[in-house]
Amino acid sequence: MYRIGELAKLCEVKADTLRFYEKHGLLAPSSRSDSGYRLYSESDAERLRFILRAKAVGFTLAEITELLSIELDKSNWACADVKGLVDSKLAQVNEKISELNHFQVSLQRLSDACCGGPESAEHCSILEALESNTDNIKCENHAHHHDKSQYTKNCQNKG
Amino acid sequence: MYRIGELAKLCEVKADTLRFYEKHGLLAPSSRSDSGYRLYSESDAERLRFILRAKAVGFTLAEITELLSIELDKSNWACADVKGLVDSKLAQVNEKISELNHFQVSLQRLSDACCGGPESAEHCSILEALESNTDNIKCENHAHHHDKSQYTKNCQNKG
DNA sequence: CTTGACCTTGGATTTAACTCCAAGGTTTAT
DNA sequence: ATAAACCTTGGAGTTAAATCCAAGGTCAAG
Repeated sequence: MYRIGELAKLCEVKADTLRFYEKHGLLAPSSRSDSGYRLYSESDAERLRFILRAKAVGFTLAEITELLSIELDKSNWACADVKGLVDSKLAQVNEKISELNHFQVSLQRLSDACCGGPESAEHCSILEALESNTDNIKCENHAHHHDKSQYTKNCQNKG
Repeated sequence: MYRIGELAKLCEVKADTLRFYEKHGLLAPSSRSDSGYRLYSESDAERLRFILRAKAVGFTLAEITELLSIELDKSNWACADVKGLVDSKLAQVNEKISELNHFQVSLQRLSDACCGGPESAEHCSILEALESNTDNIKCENHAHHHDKSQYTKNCQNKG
């Protein structure tokens, strides 16, 4: 049997996290010592590892709660149910990735348009893009600068 | 001049959001009516659009606050400063994408290993993977099932 | 017998960006 | 003049997953 700090160290989480999981019904110690200390069995530890593996593939604690309830009553669930949870998570993840890819492309375009040099930001392409429109970015042309080529090598503009 | 509801509708945000932005120093109306109504100028509207564009490329409100302070004092900032913000955001976004790609791959592997059929989850590959280890997933072999091929077509296992 | 490490509980705080609410004042249209 | 639609303020609630705190009990070592 592990005390809370032992299990925490073993699984690289904080004791507070284990208490949090208990409060939220994910993992309760199977017993208590005479003085009230939580005592976790090896099977409690397995359950914790299940939780952590599910977290590691992106499930929220609410979703893990569902998975755990299936896990404890497997015979009354079908593969379709389990796969459904995974596929639904997969869809969420793909959607989030897609949003972030959108950000990524936009930010990269902004970054590429800016010389990133010591010039005043008065004509900064990034600020100008945010002032008017994120699409259709114009590259900088620091006319007062003596070495124009130095800081504009990233820009994809034509003309 | 726009009243709060007008500007909100114009920019497709809620009036509450505008009050929230004001409370957090992002956007204050340039005046008030005699009765205390907020009155936003065209330039306030432009500032709001700046905020919304920055949000659309992934910046947080805290980061947008920084961008706005640069925007209002451009000549005392360099392109390098602005590009620095963008590149730092880019790095964060890339990191998050990378984490989500990790989730994506793991979930896809789990999904592929599971037949997703009406069979009992007692031998579900997904649950088994979460019980032991996310890597090295074993596909299902529902020995009691009469049509083995029907639900195992997704599995990549060898042997 | 006391120090230090560990444990208990309940509850508060954190982060981000809103969103909602109540109680009341203003404007506009009929 | 009255109802509908709009506005004001201050403050509370939401979500997720912890994380931290205070006040106090327990246990092993020296």
